[in-house]
Amino acid sequence: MAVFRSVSTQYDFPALEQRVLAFWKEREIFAKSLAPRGDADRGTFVFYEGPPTANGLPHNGHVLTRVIKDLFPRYKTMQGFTVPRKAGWDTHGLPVEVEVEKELGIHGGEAIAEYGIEPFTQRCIESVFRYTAEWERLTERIGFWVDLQDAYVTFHTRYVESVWWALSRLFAKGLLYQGHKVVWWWPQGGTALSAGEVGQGYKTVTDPAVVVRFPVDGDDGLSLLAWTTTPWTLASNVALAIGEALDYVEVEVTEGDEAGRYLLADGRREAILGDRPHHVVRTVKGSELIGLRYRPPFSFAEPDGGDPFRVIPADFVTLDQGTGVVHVAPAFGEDDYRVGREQGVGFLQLVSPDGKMTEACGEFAGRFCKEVDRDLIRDLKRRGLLFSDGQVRHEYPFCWRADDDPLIQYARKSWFVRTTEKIDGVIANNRATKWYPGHIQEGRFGDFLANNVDWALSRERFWGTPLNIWINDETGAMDAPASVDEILARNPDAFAAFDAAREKDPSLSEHLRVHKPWVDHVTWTKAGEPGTYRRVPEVIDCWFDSGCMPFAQWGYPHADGSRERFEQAFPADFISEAIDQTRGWFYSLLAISTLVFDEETQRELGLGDVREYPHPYKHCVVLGHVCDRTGKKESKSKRNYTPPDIIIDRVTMPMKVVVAGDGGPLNDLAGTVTDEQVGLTRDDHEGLDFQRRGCELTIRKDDASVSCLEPVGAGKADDFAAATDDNDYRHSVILSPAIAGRLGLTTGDTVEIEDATPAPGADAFRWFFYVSPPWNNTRHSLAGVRLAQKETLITLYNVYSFFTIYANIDGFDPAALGATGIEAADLAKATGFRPIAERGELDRWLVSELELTTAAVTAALDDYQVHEAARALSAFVDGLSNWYLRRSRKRFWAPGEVGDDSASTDKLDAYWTTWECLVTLGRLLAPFTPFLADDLFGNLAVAPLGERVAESVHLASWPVADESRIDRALSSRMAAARDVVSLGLAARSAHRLRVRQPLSAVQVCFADPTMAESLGSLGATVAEELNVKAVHFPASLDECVQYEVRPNFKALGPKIGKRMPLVQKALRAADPAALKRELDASGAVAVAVGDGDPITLGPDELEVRLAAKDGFAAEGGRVGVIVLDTEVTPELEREGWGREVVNRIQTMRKDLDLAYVDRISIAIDGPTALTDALAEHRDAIAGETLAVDIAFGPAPDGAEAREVQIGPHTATIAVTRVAG
RNA sequence: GGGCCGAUAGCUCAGCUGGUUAGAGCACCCGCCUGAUAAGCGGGAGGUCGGUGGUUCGAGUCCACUUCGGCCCA
Repeated sequence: MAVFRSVSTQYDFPALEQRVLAFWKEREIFAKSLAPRGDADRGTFVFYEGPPTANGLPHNGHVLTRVIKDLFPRYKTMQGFTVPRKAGWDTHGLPVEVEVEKELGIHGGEAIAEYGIEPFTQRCIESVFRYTAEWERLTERIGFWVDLQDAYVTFHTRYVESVWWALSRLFAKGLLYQGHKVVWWWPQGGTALSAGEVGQGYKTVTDPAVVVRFPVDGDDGLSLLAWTTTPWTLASNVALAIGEALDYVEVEVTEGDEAGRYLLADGRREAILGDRPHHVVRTVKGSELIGLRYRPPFSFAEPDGGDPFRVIPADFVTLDQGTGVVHVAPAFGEDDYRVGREQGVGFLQLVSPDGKMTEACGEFAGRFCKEVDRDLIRDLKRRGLLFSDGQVRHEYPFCWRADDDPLIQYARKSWFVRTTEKIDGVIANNRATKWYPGHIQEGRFGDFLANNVDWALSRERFWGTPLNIWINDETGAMDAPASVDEILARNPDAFAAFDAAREKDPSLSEHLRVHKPWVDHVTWTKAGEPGTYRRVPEVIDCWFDSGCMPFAQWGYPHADGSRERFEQAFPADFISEAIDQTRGWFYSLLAISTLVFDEETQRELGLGDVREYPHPYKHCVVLGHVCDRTGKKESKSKRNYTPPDIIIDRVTMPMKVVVAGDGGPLNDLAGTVTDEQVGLTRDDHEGLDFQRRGCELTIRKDDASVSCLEPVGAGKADDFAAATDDNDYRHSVILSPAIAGRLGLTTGDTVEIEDATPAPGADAFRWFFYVSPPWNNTRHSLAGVRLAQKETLITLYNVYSFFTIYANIDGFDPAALGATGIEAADLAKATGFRPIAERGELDRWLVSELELTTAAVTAALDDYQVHEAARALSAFVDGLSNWYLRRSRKRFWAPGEVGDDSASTDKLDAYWTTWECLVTLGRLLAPFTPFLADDLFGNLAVAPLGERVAESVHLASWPVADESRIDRALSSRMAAARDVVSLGLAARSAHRLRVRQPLSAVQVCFADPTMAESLGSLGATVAEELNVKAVHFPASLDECVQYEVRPNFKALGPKIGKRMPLVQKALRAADPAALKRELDASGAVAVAVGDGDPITLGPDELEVRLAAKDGFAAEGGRVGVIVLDTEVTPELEREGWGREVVNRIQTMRKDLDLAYVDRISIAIDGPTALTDALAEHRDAIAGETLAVDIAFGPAPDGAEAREVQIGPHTATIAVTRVAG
């Protein structure tokens, strides 16, 4: 019975991953990993899950986020931390409402009110979890361990109450206030639109563009000129803005209707005055105009507050258009509002929310604002206030749903959080936070904080956390209860309306108690106070919801046990999201935490220890975007979107069918295909790699399918699309009539094609994201994932497979040999497990590399440098496979079996070393590739050792680097040996000396002379790799090596600075061979520098370089120079023939499909010069090829014979399998 | 218009606090090795490190300006 399950080299990673998923589920591994770890317990590592909106399907960017989020908790868990991972869902907000509006075919506040807020809200609740199943499937499939069962949900009562509590705290601190916010407003729908929606609705239209006179007070005949494309806002004008630094002129227009004196920017004079005859009266700086008073064009009403109708400075005035004097109507422009507030010019809003001019507007009252433009202009003209009348074509936003409805900028009453008052604290908090990459801190985020404006908190929407402010309808007093209980204390019947609704419809979600419209029925009175408290109508920005999650996820402070849980999980050690969250979640978390949890409050709340900055997160990894292979952001509308399933489960794609030769218009483009082929449009098919060599495809239609089809190129994708006027034909599949017939397909059908090669799988997808810095934008494609997989994961898998094959053959069983676990102490007493120091150099090297890798990976992960950790692992796997195992293969084939004690010490060393390294590597890889790691660990450690080890690698401990097993000198020696081998192979290549041809010797001359001695037994390795009989280290190779002695700039730079060029010059002038001799002999050289004192340079301050002189089979590199002895003696030549013959026989074995334990019998027929030579090496040949017998003579009957060329000789080799 | 990031070989990307021969993988070509490897090894070709100017003994790396992309915001 084999110890290890054999590992097939027919890779199917998705299948492996499904097995592991089933194992995790069955054994509840995730739940077990959350349990504190007894002795090894190192406390809690706090992770916050940023709640995704399950309002759309997850894409590749979410995969990146999830795999980064998963990595660190797994790592910390293995290190002995407890890492609770509570999932969460962001459920409120505009996207949800928009989705529901789309379903209902309605849009805007009024339409929603008409439909009914009650059913609308219920629809929102239903909509929120529409894609949850897909999200959960991806989350699980990609291996992101997070507690989905106990997720926090932002619309749940408990969560809402926590948010209320935070708002109530802010209210108590005076940090909530009501002001105005200018939004893009859709008057017909009675709704504000988000930036994204506005961006969708721009159209090019013609609008009036008028220049209006604003007569200056106290200077008859002088007017300021201002330009506007929205005449209807003139009625609400309160100020004129100028640029302080700009030049203005007073001009006199001498003729025509416009005769008079005007003030405008000098730079706009020509554009505005045109050819009107005029002269400049005077020139003034803008700053001199400040304070100038004027008469507004309309006086329907007095502005509220402030000191209106005067010239004020503003930073947004430019000379790009207009007059350089800007009409300011704070009610209808964001800049206007801001500058109006700053300058205290008052506020006037003569348009009501439905877009109609207000009652105050005389003859214009009740008409839609944009429709009164012409009449207003006529009125101005009549009153002599119109300077010029024109039109402009420009882009103007319209409602994206009702595209005849223009949007207007409109100031709405809005609630704000006074973040600016506490911004210093927020900035200090940010500075204490550790950001990855570092530039976010003072860059994108720091800049954002430095330009902070108060947080516009309220939304005039329906599906959100209701703002918990109740206002007394008589006194105006405000009250902000922090929970349902606090409301009930004010009025026990407060929720009567909801309770009644629920009685009528028991399916009504209990959580709607704290939502619109029911919460709007909640009122109370207070004893001794007139009036009734009624809630304000608004809901809040859903970013405030998610920013409350550090405490709201536990229902803090109301829920039972929430204080303890919050106490334990505040602040977070680690969070991670994509860069677009800078102004989103990263900000809302930081701002809310800073404002709510100031020191005084923390003390008041009785938090055990006061949490200093940073809170609520210490380390924040900011992820880049996942783009397509051309660097464009993936989006469905651009058709450059690859669903994650293509990577993790099945490489499949829907395509349009074109039947070859059906006489249709596409035939010329399609060409012809055989019944074994499919044609594909020449396109890269969203990064799918159907073009690669040996690719086989399957066509599927319902239950029928045709497999083993070879893809061939057809016409260009664009041509297909153009010929059919159908973009779907970009991805066309051309089928032969026979295949199309078999599947019942005709041109124009859509069919699934699938790659016969299994998809890369979740581990590969994860690994792909780990190997490059996650904060860079990543270009993602199937080919890219396959490449990353091949480089490391497949290499490792092959090592793993090799090991299990031979370990099973030899009966290597760690448990039977006495291992009691996987740590060094558990292995020390096992049979054949020798101390590392006693093993051969190759084993010591591998173990040393393993320890170095362990240290490197640990250090990199501690610093959140995922890619560095992944690269260290990649390098180790490469060394393990391509050096250690390649060099060790023969040790595994050596005679003797572990089970019957006949194995050699060396063979056992190879097994123990490989086994231990693989098991440790499995642990190191566990956070990265949790599936493969667990499969490997389960097979290599758990299968033999059973309960003596953790049942899953994710419950095992993280390896700790053992410094005593690190041998840095050996590492550098091995590196030097590998360099020497490279040079030797380069020399062979350059001189056409094939490696099969043995040579007598190689001379090696190191740049560092001490290396020659320390290379030690590695000389044998070099000899074997280079196929030479001897390696010599001559003290000097002057005849074929030239030296260069140069300064070690890094060491010398700080010491001599500006004198560097002098030293360089002096060294160049000297004889390098002499310098080297002096350096070797005395350990230092003195160089004369100009007229100053000579400078003495030690070996560390100089660098000796060697180069090969021409005319030798020599190669040089940093390590030194090697020279091959190229003479091929007759003996060497004959030995070479032997190796040639082995090569031919092995090829024949392969061609004959012989099993690799099959014995053979060989007959070689050729000239005696050859056969005599081969006879000398008969044993070597037989050993290598598993031949029981080598005969020289003609091939026996029935043998597979082949004519071959061996050196100058032609021979016939016959191979026969020997039965038994 | 403001802010941030990026630009390095045909492609995808490394390059730590400045150190003088700028690296890797893929693809390509040549050669080799091979009974773990949809492999491996060696070599070759391919780079004025987006441009200009500056700081420095020394710049892919620091500074300024600039061009082109990307993202965020207005």
